[in-house]
Amino acid sequence: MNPHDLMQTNPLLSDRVRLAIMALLTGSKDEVDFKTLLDRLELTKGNLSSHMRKLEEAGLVDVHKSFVDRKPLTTYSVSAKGREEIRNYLAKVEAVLQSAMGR
Amino acid sequence: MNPHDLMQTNPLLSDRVRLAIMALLTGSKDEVDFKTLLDRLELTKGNLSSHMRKLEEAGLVDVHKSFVDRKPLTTYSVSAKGREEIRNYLAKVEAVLQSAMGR
DNA sequence: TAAACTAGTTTGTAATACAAACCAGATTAG
DNA sequence: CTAATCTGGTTTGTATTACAAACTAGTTTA
Repeated sequence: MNPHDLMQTNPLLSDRVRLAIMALLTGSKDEVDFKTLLDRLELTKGNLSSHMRKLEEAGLVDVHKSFVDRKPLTTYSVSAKGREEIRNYLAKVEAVLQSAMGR
Repeated sequence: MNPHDLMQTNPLLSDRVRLAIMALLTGSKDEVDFKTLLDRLELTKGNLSSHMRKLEEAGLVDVHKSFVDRKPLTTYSVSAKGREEIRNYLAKVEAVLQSAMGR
């Protein structure tokens, strides 16, 4: 595996914040709401909001907006594409780095 | 393993270009020169130069400047710290993502 | 001796990450 | 009732970053 292969990975995933978001969503059976992401990842609301927007626009997450108890509730889940891309990202990083480190 | 753990990784390594650079250096027995990095990773000189500067300032790579055939030659190698941080980065990404994907 | 090449660095710009300020509505206090 | 506070976000401004174009210093070729 060639280091250059890393250049073909989705740049959105090579940000540790978004990678953490995707990991959290991937590991959750159910949808995850905004507040939960905020608390578990310790981000500011503005920062989380813009990361989620990018992931949504890239089709890596699905978004569901609703009202619960008259209050807005936004929940997220990984899309099929998101799952695929995360799997692919990990595979490439592992392959390249393990190969570099001599297994 | 908790997605939030990714937030403690070195942000310098969560850029795919620098990760590729570190992988290439880690996998090389000998020092690697500027031109080789340029060719193997297909970057522009300015871009590579500034990435290398950051890695150097962070102490992740060692730099050696000399003259060969009257021409400047800059070679790089991973530092002990760099090796350690790369290993740590991979370990965390693997742990978090594999845990999220259910092994 | 001028043009082109090598090996980079510096500088300007576009994109990105982030937090502060804002907004809409719901709840609580006076 | 209505003013302040809380909730659940989005928008906007700013600092940082990634990147390429232009530059520098010296070398080789024409």
